Amino acid sequence: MGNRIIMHIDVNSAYLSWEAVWRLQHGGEIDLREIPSVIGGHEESRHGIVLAKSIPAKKIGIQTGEVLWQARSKCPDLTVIHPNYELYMQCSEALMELLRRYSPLLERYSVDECFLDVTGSLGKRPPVDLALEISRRVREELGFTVNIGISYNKLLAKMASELEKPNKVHTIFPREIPEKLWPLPVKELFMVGRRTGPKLHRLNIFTIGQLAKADPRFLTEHFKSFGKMLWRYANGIDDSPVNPWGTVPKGIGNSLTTPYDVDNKREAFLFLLSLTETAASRLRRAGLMARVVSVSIRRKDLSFSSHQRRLFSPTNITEVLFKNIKTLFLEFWGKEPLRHFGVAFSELCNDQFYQVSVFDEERLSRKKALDLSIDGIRGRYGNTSLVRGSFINSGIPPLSGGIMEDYPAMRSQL
DNA sequence: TCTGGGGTCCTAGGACCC
DNA sequence: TCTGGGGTCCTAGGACCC
Repeated sequence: MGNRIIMHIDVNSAYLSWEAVWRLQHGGEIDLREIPSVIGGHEESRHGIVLAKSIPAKKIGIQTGEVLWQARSKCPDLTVIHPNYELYMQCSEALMELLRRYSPLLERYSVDECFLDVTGSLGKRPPVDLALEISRRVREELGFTVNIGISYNKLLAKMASELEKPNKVHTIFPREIPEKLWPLPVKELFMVGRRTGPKLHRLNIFTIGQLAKADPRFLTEHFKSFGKMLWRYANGIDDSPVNPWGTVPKGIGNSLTTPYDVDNKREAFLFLLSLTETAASRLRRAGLMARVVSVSIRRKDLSFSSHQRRLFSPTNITEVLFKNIKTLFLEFWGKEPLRHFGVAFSELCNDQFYQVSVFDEERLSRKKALDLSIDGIRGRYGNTSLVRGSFINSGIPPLSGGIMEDYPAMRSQL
């Protein structure tokens, strides 16, 4: 029995690098990576946040998730590029394809991150050697740089890939934990986010090392099972395997920030319908049905609420799902202005094995057939080829959300 | 004039049953 | 004719990830 060798590969400033490479390849003179620049959404439709930033922009203090006008106030001549998700999907695909040549044990963690178990493909080569070769090939063949972290498990590999950016290869093997992992601020640890960091500080825990040496019972008292997990991560303990097969999604949803505040039922229903249409067709494409339907809203004041219900029987029929969405929405909306809508379907089950009750089988099968042919027409002739009458002249898109296409589920746990 | 959009997992508290 | 108690199911909310 030996240790496995796991790599975590992470594209540096992914959206921004991909955009930079594309522009250089299409006759652009400027490398976005070398100037203060960001990828940011459209401000006129209230999508104006920083999605990715160049290193010069980072040095000025611009942060991912920040609103664009704030970013501009830090840097008046900031270059802002709108996202091109189709391009990013293609770049991501190309990267994964290249990496799979080194090992079939590749787990896609997000659009720009993956884990690679190279235990079987290493031979006598030192892992760092192989990582440097992978890194060089990505740079030469695809034009962007990656960070690679190496260790015996996913958690340490991921922590190693964050040590120094960009275009670096680092290891955190168990013997290196005290030297490389423990001095880091505790907020750098995977799963320590903006709420947990300050909570740990109040308990006098400021570094990952202090967390590692804390009494796990003390952490359990304060954080329940989450505390135990934090303690394990701080000690570099993680035995989750690299999973190349992907997982069945637990829920499918779409959400949207509206270009303007919505305060009437008619428009609210149209936005909810357009979200339901996309989410429901993703459900059907995945061969799934949902037993739980949920609606969420964000108000003008940014407060957030959600409302959900278990259905009598699972379904993926747009009409049935939407009827429930409407009911749920009216049950908890108090007519206040809204800036964001979400629909989500969960407790999914396979549609092959589910038999509807004899009672409404015929009525439902007609609706099912209708959905199927609508999906077919939209698939062949484009999403705009078939539009519900209620959307015409409404100014509201008949389908919304699902911009990144269906994607292997991203998990917070490794 | 505020902060996108896609997920996962955990927990508290109420309803309900025995 | 009252306030015991355990288990399960359900929902809302909150934490985290990218």
